[in-house]
Amino acid sequence: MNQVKDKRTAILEAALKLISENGFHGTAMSKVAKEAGVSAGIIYHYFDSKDDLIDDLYRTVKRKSADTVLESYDQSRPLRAQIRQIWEDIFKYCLRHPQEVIFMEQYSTSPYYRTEVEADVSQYFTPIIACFERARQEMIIKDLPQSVIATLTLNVASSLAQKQAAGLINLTDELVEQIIDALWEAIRE
Amino acid sequence: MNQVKDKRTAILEAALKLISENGFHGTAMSKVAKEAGVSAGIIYHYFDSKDDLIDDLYRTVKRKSADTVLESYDQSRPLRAQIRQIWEDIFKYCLRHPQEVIFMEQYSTSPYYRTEVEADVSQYFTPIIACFERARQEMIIKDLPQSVIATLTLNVASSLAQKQAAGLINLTDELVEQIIDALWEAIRE
DNA sequence: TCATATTGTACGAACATTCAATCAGGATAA
DNA sequence: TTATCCTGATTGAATGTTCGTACAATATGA
Repeated sequence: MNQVKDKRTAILEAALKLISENGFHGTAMSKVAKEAGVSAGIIYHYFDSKDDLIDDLYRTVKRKSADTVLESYDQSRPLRAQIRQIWEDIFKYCLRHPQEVIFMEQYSTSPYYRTEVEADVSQYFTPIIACFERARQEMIIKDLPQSVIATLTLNVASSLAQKQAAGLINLTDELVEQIIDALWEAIRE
Repeated sequence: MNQVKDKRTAILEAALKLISENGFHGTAMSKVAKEAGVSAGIIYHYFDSKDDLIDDLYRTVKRKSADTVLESYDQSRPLRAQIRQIWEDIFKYCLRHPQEVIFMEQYSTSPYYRTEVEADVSQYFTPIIACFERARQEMIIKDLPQSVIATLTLNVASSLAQKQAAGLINLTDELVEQIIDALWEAIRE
């Protein structure tokens, strides 16, 4: 029960750490087991295969990130404020969770990526998408495809977070504000 | 002489194709050899190791992309026009070279990535960086760090190109124009 | 006592790399 | 021209290692 959940979680956390540091190729199942403090065989009790583990990890990370970002989402505020809040939360999340960001980026540019899985996880972000859709209909923002808007939010944030993690940039709160201002200028009607 | 260059090039091209399709992990040296129409051993005549081959490929791809983008770069035009031209060329390059884009993205989010290599290849883009720097000094664009500007150009373009390659979006010339307009609004002072 | 959790070893496949052997073709000498 | 030699190019099989996964054996706890 609890131990079960804990061991499974430990495996996922170990995989996240190692993959974000060493990539898929550099992360052997035996190393995941060692990092998680379990035996090699037990992983196959909880997951069908390495692929299955990685898929599960992707779904888990995506869900958690969506939950975190949606935590402070308040639909009653003006749309412009909602959008800025979402961006702020996404930036904050990405900067605080470099491992997750690096892993998601690796996953989505790797052959593990399957549109089927992506279709599932993108549902976690439905409220966010709906928010931008409303803004679009009310002509507060430009009439651009959803995926372009998404690129200007998720991809920009995660790219910058990666650069931050690599020490190529110092993203202060003030700079993040400036970037959000700039992005807003990009999409406002 | 020519045959040497050709075989080396064939190996690099085969590696690019296979890695962009199957990732680093899914690309065995023997498969690269087969795809290139050479024997397995010969790769080690031209490259020290798989890592060396991949590093070389990254440098080569980056250089070619920089050359292509800089081809139509005209320093005599107004800065605003220069920037828009650069963006247009980057988008055009990314859309026409999905394999290269996918590979570069994979590389820079993988453990192969080394700041040392990146420092080298970023020099290919010196004229572009200088252009944005001039625009910044003349207060035509906002006073944002170079890496933020770069994210809004290179990363946005390559993210969108990847989505296009995955069939998640249809980037028409018109839409690209709209996106460039939006990006300009983001960075203009 | 039974089902589930867990271990650690073992197997077979895949892989990067090595290397002895062969080849190609240009230079040299007769 | 022809024969010989030499050097770098090329081959493909062999090697040692790593890795994903399976499994028989054992522990746990209800």
